[in-house]
Amino acid sequence: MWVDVTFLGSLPSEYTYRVPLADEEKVCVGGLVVAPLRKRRLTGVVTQVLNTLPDTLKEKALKPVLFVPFDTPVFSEEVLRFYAWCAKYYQIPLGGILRTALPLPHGILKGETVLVTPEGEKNLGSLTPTEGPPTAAFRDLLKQPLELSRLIGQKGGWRNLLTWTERGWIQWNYPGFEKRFESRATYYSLAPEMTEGMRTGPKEKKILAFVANKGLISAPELKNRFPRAHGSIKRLLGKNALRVTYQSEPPSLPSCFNGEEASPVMLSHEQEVVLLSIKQELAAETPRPILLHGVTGGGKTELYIRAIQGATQEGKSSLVLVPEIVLTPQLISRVRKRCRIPIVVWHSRLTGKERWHQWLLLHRVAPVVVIGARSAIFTPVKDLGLIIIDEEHDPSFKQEEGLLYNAKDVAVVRSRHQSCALILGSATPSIESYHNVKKGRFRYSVITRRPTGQPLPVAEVVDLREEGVPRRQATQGLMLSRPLREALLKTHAEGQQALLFLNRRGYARVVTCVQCGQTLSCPHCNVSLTLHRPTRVLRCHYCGYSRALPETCEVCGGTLLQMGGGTQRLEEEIQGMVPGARVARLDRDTMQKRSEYEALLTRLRQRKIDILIGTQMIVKGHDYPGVVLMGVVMADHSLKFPDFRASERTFQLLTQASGRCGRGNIPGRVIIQTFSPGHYSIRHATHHDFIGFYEEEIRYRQELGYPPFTRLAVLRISGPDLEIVTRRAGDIVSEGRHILRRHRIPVDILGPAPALLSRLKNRYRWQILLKGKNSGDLHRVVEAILRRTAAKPGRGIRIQVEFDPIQLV
DNA sequence: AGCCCCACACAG
DNA sequence: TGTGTGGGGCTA
Repeated sequence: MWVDVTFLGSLPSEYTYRVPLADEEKVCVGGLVVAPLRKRRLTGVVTQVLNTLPDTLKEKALKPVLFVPFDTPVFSEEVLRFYAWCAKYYQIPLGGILRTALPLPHGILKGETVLVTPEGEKNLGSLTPTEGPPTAAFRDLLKQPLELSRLIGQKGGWRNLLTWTERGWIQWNYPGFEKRFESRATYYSLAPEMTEGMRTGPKEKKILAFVANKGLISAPELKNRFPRAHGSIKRLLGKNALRVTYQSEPPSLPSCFNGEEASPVMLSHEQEVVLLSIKQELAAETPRPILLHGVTGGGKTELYIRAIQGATQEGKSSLVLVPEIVLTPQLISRVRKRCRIPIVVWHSRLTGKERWHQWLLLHRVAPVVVIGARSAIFTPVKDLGLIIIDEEHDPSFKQEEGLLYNAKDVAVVRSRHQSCALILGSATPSIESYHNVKKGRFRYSVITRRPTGQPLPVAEVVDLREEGVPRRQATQGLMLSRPLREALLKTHAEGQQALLFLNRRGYARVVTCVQCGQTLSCPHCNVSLTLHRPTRVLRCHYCGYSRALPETCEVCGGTLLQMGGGTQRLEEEIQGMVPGARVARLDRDTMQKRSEYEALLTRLRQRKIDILIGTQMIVKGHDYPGVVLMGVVMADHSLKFPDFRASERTFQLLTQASGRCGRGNIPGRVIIQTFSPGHYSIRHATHHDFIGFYEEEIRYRQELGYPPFTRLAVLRISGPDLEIVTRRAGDIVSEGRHILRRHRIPVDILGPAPALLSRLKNRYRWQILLKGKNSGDLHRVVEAILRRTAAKPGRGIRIQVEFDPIQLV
């Protein structure tokens, strides 16, 4: 018997191993194995069990499986098929997905031992020198678990060990697995050997009396009663007065329903209608994805909860994705109040131990609701009834490094694979999703009014070309126009809270010399350095390089001008302008930890903050009931981004921003500062007019041949030598064009061109854009190109492919 | 001639 | 991702 194994990690392919007779009963598709690769031992997942060996493989070339931790699968075949689909589509290693889905604790293979079986005792003992172990070290194997590395290092040692494994003479042991999967608790009791006459100290006597009284006591409990008795307990164990027993525990459910079922909210008529369609899809054999287009404050979360309850009633699990990790706690607490179902939390900021705990819960308990960020889309949930993508338009569902996938698109695929309902919720749906509605692929549900009846604020647009902040002044001094300044002062005077949104962190984005025009830039990347205050440190936001701000220009000695104000500068300006106001800042620089974010929101709710400045983090998801003024300091930042999605992004940010205020009793006021007040994304955003925006945007997309009318893929070629990179990129393009001609594939190849970030971390970057009518064509071309060219990349060259890119950087 | 280091191929 | 290999360059 043989197995195909995919190792957890980024190895590119599957490997075939022979299964020793003794393990044949245990191996199964989706199960774990430990197998050798070169001289390493790695954990992998069985993707196939083979009863005949394919001709391409020679029996002699195969190594044996070393260890099979469990005889049950950790991944169902259904889930494995879904992973395999994703790996193929995105051209990413399956092992990478498996590792995200099964976060085995670091060092699971530690404590490895090799034992000699009785069979081995016989045979290894009687070996003649020619066929047997060549050195004395091998004979030690007969007696004890031994230092493997030494043995493996010896000539022929590794080969022998593998042979003996197959013959069943030795046995590999990895105690890590059992310990980790069996969550065991330590208990103490009196040992039968304990006698009255045993000599014990006073403290030890007390402990013994306590244990005797309890009969059986758990380790934490005993520790709780005798906090500093670690030494005494150890001594009692040594004297055989106490005995340790282990009992397997049911998994603890730390994030369960907490009992205080909040009174269910009355649904508005619109919500009732939406709920009905959700229920229809939950019951459907092959459900259709629902695009839930609901205004900010329209009560989407309430519908999510009803949907989760619906799935739970059917005994099915749910999977909820939010765009930011910081948004998980508030959703968890709402679900916890309303749903009698264990909650599994899943995102990249969990510690190894936490993630492992969540995985165990997932593995043992059903149904559950998984709440997490984008990587949660790969959690191996069985019996999945429902997936919810909250704020589906949000670009952070797209992973931009490592495994390049889009969790939203993956969700659509997963819902098809597992025939479950899918809700994509947003106040500002993505162009692609709404287009899918128009094409009949998605079902459309809409909430146009807030259940509270609170009207959406109409945004006021301040034209910065007229309103007193000339560009030069904006770079040197004021970032706020007169109307926004006045509104801010008025709000503060009335004791109300205000929010200011500025999508740029740091103090100044660019530092330029007035005299020679030199910009201070990163020595490793082709980007300008951002100035941070009060440390006066210049930092590269891409590679982390930092240096001190020089007094004058290092080239000509001229004066340095700090341009492109960020959140830090804005904070400074406001402190000078609204004396006495309590100002706080929310961006990646101030929010290093989860707890800091929570603390800040609490302070805001308690009205200990008057003015909150933030990057796009403040635009996402959260309700700020006390906020009556939202100022968008610079709407043009996202608009000027050289990307075909710039308008869409701007519309989303502005609409989301203006939805953030006026949820309390006082109607909100929204002020948007911009140099391009006539732009359609700004015009439509002021009225929350998604459909209007869509109609205009979709025309541009069609004219220019962008998604959703085409599919895109990017090939990125990078390397330390500009000339080689350039030449290679050129070669790939001609190779690609050749393939297109020969196979008559209707795909356009654009480029090569230097990437937007033409140098990053000392690597030059060029890119090639491929546009096709459908993803099948794109895949054919990309696979053909990679097959031919990736085989001979050249000095230090890396070729990366990204499907459905969001940002072309 | 010998040795070391780096880059690259590839593992079953 | 780590390990073995092979070639190039440098030293003895």
